[in-house]
Amino acid sequence: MTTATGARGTGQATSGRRGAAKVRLDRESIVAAGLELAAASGSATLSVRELGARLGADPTAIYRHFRNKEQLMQALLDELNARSVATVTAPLDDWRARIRQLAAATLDLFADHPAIAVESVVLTTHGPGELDAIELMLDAFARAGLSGDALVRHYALLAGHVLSTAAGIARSRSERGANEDGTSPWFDGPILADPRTHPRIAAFGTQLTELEDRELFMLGVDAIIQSAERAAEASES
Amino acid sequence: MTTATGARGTGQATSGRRGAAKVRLDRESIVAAGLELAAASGSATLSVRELGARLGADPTAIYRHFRNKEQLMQALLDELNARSVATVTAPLDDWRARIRQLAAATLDLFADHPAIAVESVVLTTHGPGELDAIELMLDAFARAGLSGDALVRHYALLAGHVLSTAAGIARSRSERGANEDGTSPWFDGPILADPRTHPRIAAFGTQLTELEDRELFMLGVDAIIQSAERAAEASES
DNA sequence: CAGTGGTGTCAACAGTGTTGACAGCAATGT
DNA sequence: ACATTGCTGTCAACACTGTTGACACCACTG
Repeated sequence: MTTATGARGTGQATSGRRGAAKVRLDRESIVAAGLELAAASGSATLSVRELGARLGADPTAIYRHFRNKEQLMQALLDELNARSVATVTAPLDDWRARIRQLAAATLDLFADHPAIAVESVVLTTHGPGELDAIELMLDAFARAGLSGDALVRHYALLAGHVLSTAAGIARSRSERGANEDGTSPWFDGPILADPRTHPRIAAFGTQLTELEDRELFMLGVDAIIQSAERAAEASES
Repeated sequence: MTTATGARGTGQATSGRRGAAKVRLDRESIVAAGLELAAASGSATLSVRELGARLGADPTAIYRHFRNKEQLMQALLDELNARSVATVTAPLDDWRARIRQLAAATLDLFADHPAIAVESVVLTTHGPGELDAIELMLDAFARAGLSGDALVRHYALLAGHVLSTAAGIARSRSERGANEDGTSPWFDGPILADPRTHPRIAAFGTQLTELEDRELFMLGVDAIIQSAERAAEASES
């Protein structure tokens, strides 16, 4: 196993004069490497040592640029948020399309970077990417005709659903793997239950296993959009 | 630190003849101890060594009764599901109340056992508790007048929301702590943004910080209930 | 040219889940 | 009643995790 030493005798790229060739790091390059690593190895966890090896530097050097692993994960997650916002192309007026685009992009990016997505359940990044995402959603619901409590509540509902559901899908796909066509089931195994005690499960069991996670995810988004529409109608009158 | 040794010289309860006093374990007692431990120390993680110490036995003895830690967590989570279902008292006809009771009980139990709740995002327990919970939800939506695809989809939406949102609340409360009255904010800090670039955040920032997690959780449940009502009306005509 | 702050390296610590060898107890078969 | 078999707790150890403190080097400042 040549696991940890790795960088030692390489002299890799940066003109190693007498063997060591210390690579120079900064937050940007670390974040970039973290995103690549999370995308490359579909693992649901990302270790500091792995990241150090990919950077060609000692793992602990990362702690010169991030206080914690948690802060590092925040930066990675915020970059994912920023990229999600960047994919939204629909005009400001079409608030429904903007919300759907943002949600879909978040799911795709999370599914491609499961190790980062997992952190999103609890983490608030406090970075610029998150701010842009919040602004986008608030603006969308404002253009939908909402205001005050109804607006912030619909935003919170949407944000919660998108982040936690996308994170869950990313995690379960990285452990169970997805189908070759990119789809993946929402339930993992067949559900076996005695029809005497669980008649409903017996009746609907097969339909449950046919549910597809992405479809269900977007269905939830649409449900929130429809709720916003109704709230807007109610406040208009 | 008398951390790991612990059980060594105790002679604790079971009439330790000459010092060792091997405690006899089974799945039931391990699950019971796991639930107590998760409730006692509000930590978001539960280690095998901690659990072994609480049982007064060697940590690795647990592996005689559960193949993995994952299987152990499944059993713990399934017990939580069973207890949630057991708290539902509303009559079968009042499907709305039954759904709300189940959701509220799940949130409370998850918040009290954060180390177990965290696992629920991905885990499907395949235990009797989970089956009962699924049966309850399917039955509720059937009595709401739904059938076929609409029924299973509303079930999936509800289950996803309840599990992932309750898990997220449990985790964030265990890290940031809740208020003394049991409530806790949905957003953690104040949101600072430049009004030029993020006008909506500047306008609604304070309202966002006033959102309460439990209220928002139940609001999501109600949104799904309302969606079910509308779907039922549409299919009736 | 001296000095100072920042940065990478290395060894080490305290944890984590998990496994294999060993020992003892309980129930089995005859 | 005895021998055997299998289950179960114990112990040491492995591979892995995040993180810290001492050290050395390098680039910049005065």
